[in-house]
Amino acid sequence: MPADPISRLAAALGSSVGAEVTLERPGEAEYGDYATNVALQLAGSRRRPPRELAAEIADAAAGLEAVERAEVAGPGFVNFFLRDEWFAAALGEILAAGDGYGSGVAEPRERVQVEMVSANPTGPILVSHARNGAYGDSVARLLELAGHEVAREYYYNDSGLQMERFRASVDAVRKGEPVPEDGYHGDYVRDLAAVDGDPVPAMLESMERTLERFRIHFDSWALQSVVEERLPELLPRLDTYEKDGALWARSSAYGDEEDRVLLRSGDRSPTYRAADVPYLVDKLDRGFDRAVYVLGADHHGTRNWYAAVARMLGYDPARIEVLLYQPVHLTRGGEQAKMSKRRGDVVFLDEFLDEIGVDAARWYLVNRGPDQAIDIDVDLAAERTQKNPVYYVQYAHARIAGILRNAPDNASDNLSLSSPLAPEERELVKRLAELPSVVADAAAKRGPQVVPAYAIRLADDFHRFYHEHRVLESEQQAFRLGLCRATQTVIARCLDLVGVEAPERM
RNA sequence: GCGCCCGUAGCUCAGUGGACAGAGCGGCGGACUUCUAAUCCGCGGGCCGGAGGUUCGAAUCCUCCCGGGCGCACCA
Repeated sequence: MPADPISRLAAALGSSVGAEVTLERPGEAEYGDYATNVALQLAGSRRRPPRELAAEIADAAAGLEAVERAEVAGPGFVNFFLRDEWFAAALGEILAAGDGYGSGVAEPRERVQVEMVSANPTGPILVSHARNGAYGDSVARLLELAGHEVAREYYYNDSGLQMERFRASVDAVRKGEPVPEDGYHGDYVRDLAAVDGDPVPAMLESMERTLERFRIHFDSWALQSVVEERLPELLPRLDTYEKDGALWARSSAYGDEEDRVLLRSGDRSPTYRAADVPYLVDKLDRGFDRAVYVLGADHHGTRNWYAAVARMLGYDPARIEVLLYQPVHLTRGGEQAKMSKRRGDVVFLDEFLDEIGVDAARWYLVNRGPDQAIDIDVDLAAERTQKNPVYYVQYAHARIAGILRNAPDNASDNLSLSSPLAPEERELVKRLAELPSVVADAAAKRGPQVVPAYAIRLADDFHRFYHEHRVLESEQQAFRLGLCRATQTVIARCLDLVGVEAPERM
């Protein structure tokens, strides 16, 4: 038996029709509470006029307890009008589920590793890294809600050329020498130079602080130097060849666009790509069913490399998943933003957070689908006003908290109705009932952007309800209090999925 | 040249096979003695980049073209 009221209604209709019925919410009130186009879709294969099929579905639906009436409309839609009792029962179920409402029981339940951000410790976390983290972390939260076990990992290069340059830059400052042209410049290098010891751990600590501030917590940190230790033992298991003095992986034969160099000509040192091999093996050997890589779209050229490595080593490539996202551009009143005086056009996440706040930052960075480039007007995003959807949603939560604070302790929780439901109440219940399908869809398509979009619609429905109806000391106080509690829970859930706080007061 | 992403209202974007294409911002006008007015209500704006095709039906699927972004390292 499906867990939520809508899919149960759909299932009941489906069994009476002998086909899967999908319900949608029509845009117009005259088309009922829910509608289905199943008659149109079935008309072809069953060689029947769509309206005739629709009439049969409508007849069958009329026999269901929840359905007040069903109408055939247009070319063959069936519109369902539901009884108030269905709304009360649906709300009751949502309240009974409590904080667990929307959570799933994944089949099969997977152990998933989400590797994200993974910026090398040569400088502070940037806004571009923040999109990686905001997106990856929201996907991780969605997978957890769907019932999977998720671990977040940060991978970084602690050896190699870039790190040498970084250390050399800090050393140069300490000796009072000029920083090499190909080194790292900026105030943070001076700050690191002021303290003795290896600057890399200090840099990492600072980066972790920024990420924690951004509400991203990593379960583990993987070092390339450690990972690389297993490279010699794995190289013989790969499909490789020698060319121009270098060792190449024959990855093009395994679904990659091209072959990749593993050991450089000359000193035969491993490339960054080479370290991917032991790292991938490490991930899968640690018992993860699925390894998710979150990468900027500028890395899409290596998208198929990881799966190719898996194939080469005999692992199921379906266990490897690469998620790509488009870049972030900051503007200030339409102008290309140059927020950081220290490093030209790159923007430090900490400065960005100082300016617009963590809530707005997380919201804006997951508000768009990963395939969409993001333009953020920093001045606009910094405004704590109605222009900013994140506060609109938070305000709905805080408003509810206010009502619940004022509610009597002995308020009844009996949802039975004493008078017909108002349109705003019905709309709100239907919106709440959408949550399970919204989060399931978001998790399945790795598209957390549908969550804030849904949260806005929910806040919209709530604000309208609030404006039209009094909750406390109203004729239907119990039902309306229930509606408030359920709405608050669902808003809090949505905000949590995005990494935004749900305030009790604003 | 090849590959990936994008092109929808003045701006930022939803909508990826169905009923007249939606929202926010910006503009104008209304609503607080009442649980938070960071709210609500009303008024505009679009040959869905272009051309073909598939379908009963296309913003949505296919092909080509145009425009923008990003890749095509023994850098990460």
